[in-house]
Amino acid sequence: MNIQDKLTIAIKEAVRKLYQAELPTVEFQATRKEFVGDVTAVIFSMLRTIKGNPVQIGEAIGNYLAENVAEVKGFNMVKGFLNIEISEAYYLNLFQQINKENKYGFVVPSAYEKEVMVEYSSPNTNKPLHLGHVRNNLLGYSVAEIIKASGKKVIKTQIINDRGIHICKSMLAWEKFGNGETPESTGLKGDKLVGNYYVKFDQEYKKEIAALIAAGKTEDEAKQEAPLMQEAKQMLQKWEAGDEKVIGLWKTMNQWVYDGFAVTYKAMGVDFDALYYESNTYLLGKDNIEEGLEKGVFYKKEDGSVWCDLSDEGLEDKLVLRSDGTSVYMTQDIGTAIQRSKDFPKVRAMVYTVGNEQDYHFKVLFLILKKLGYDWAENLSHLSYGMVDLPSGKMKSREGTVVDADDLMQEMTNTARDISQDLGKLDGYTDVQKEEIYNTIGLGALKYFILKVDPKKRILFDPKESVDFQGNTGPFIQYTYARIQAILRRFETENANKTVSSNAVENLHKKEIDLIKQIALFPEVIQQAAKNQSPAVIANYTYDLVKAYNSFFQNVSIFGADKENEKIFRVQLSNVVGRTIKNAFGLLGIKVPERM
RNA sequence: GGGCUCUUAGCUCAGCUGGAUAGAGCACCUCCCUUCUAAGGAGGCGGUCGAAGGUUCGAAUCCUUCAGGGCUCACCA
Repeated sequence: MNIQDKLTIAIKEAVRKLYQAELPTVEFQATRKEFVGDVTAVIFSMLRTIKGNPVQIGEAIGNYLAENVAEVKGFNMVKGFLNIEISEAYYLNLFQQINKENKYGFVVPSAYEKEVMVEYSSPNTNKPLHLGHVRNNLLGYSVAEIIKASGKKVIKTQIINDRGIHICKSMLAWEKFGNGETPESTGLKGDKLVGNYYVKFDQEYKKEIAALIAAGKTEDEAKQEAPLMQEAKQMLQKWEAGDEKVIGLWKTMNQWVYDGFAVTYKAMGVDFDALYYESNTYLLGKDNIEEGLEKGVFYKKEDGSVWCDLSDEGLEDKLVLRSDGTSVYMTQDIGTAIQRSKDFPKVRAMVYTVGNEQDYHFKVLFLILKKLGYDWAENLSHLSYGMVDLPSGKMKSREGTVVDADDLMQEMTNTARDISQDLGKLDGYTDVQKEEIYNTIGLGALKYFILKVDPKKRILFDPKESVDFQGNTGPFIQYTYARIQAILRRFETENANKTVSSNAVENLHKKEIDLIKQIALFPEVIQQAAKNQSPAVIANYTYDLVKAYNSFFQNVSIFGADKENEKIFRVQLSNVVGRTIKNAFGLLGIKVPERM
């Protein structure tokens, strides 16, 4: 039991005995630096239950704690705040415990635990991944890892949008404007090659539109009637009819894209446990609509279209099936969610990592699934994130202002290399070792930069200046980790099994106790990050920890002349902090270097 | 127009279910490399928490209104 729970019980007990009242909860906070004490109980909040002078109440409770709780060394009252001092021995014990645990704070999922499905990435297969996908992937992967660490089994998934008019555009352009290029013949990554033809389609399409407008058509007419668009639509129909030639080309080009994506995912360090393809799921959902009609969740209009009545929720009714009987986006999503719950019967919660432009869509989707009566529908959540803006404005693939994911990662590695070489670090390592470290640093900078920000806020990403290696950045934390490893290489073997002698305990002072408290907080931080579905919680915690560690290490001498105990304590502290950094960064998908 | 969301230091961001004098980094100014690696540490400067009301012992945090930015309200995906 942690000290806070213990104090809660004791305080409730005290109030029962002293005031014959039952406190619902006790509020705690860390004691401010300028006061003596470790944890502070807020007496103000008890005044709703107990009437009286807060200072007198606090004194009475404080006395009770000092007499009845072994860990309580003393207390003081300031206004309505009861500052409680905890004994040094308690913290040293706690520290020794943490020191023994390799994955302190990680909860191992039990066999009975419900599983969580986390969906992220879900790209279209007609163009390469860009900066927006990077944020999606990093967030999704990290949240999946955090939920896993919080004690639930997680299945990472994505739905690959491998069919539709956009794919046909790339295919058509490849046929009409290409010369049978392949990734092998051009040396291009498959997704890049296919993406180039998507751009090519758009260019030619625009020319046709311009010509039609010049010939007197309106813009809407021109867009509809352009021969290329007509052809693309025909191609889509052939695809749906199972035309062998079209399907053959589709398979070939999609495979090129998958090969390209695999490279990008590997570089990003993300992975998946289960894949869904839209080409297999786009017809799902119709049966569920039928079911919903029977249950009275949906209703049919005269023209045959099917709708969901959401007026109870104050929303507009939502179309779930067109009058011609074909499905819409919503239909597919309903069907896919239900299919997943059947494929993975233990899954009782799903997280969808999708940009905030789809907030409304998911709100409605979740409502509909609840109305259909699925018990797991209560546990669906939309991990919604803001856009990534560039200084030049929005990213537009057609205007060539997108930041390509592969290029970006390469650029980050290059920057890391330049800075490292300027600083003259890493002399004496092989080129292969160096490149690996540059990659670790560059990617660490990128990932941390994106993940430290609250997901729902939009990010302004400046490719030139975003890579800071100082302050609240990935490399700064990595650097501290690398330094810790140097300490451990040098001192660990001789000190690993020693313990700080008990008479040194009373030398522990506020600063090192603060640091121990900070480390001890990690389990709570994981739980909170899982609850908020926000890697930013982990990132900012890690930064605070590193700052506290650095400050402590450079400025504090705990044991004075007692060099032996000093060394043991420092080595063990380094060990614990290093492990915490590594574990925390693991949750963010960031690698940590042994040296840099 | 309706709904959702964001606005905290010159810039980029923290700030947990309301708590004590609102915190970091960058930038600018001082100091500190014989202990692990200066990609570091110590300190200074910098704020009417978008505005105005309200709720209460107490508000950056909750409620209302307003201003500004973003997203969204398709028989598109």
